[in-house]
Amino acid sequence: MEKVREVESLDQSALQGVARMFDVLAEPTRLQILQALAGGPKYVGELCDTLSAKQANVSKQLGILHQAGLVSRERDGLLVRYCVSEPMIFELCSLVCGKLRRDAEARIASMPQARRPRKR
Amino acid sequence: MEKVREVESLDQSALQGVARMFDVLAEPTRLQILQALAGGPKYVGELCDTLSAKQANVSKQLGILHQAGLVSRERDGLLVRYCVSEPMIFELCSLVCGKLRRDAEARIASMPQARRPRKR
DNA sequence: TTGACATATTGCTACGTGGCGATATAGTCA
DNA sequence: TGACTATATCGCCACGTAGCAATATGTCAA
Repeated sequence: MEKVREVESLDQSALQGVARMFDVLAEPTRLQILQALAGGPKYVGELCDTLSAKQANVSKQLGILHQAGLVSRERDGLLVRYCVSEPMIFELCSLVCGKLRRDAEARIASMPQARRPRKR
Repeated sequence: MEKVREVESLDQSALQGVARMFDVLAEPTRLQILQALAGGPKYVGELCDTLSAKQANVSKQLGILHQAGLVSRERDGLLVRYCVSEPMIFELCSLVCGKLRRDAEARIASMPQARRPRKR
């Protein structure tokens, strides 16, 4: 009930803010970056290596994550270290993963009578 | 720890699935629809009225939400009734709203010394 | 059947943005 | 100062999609 009320009461601009936040999380590259940062802070160059992505693009996506307040940056000489500043994102991903897992299991369970993979 | 591990272990295609789910939630119109459905099932026409949106667009967005497994549809004669089939989305929105609220409060708290709105 | 209605789909345009190469900026060292 | 390095930004192209008007589909009544 509580949450439902909250959702009901969101005005137009709040909705846009929420949509924007989801939009930031709706890019595989940005999710990859967050995933890489889940283990701890990393420099831009390390991220480029880990993701095998171009520096320009990694930097751009980091900028978007930073502007959204999801990561924080810290200069260290020539290098710039980024880290996740909003652990909430892991809860978000966890909820979504749970749903996708349930969907996948349901899809398997409704398969004809082909041999099904063992659970776990 | 638990969640971090989960995030770390997502492979490429799982990441795309997660990104797709966030993408579905990254549209103000679709969030409006979910918001309207939070109070209970509604017919397409009711949603058009509530959102003051064109029928074609509401129908399209409902199709996207349905394909993502977030809403379920049920025919009732000429009408089609939709309802939220994945309550998890309210948790997602709640988490995001919490973050946005904290950000907004932090922004206010760091304002020069202009008069600040009372808390609550 | 036919007509009337609610919803879904199609074809289209306009806009936002991910990724790229090239370049600018900032920091370090000599 | 100038050379060198790591990161950020710019201009661009290609692609996806929200919203629209028009049309198709499905359902009921007569």
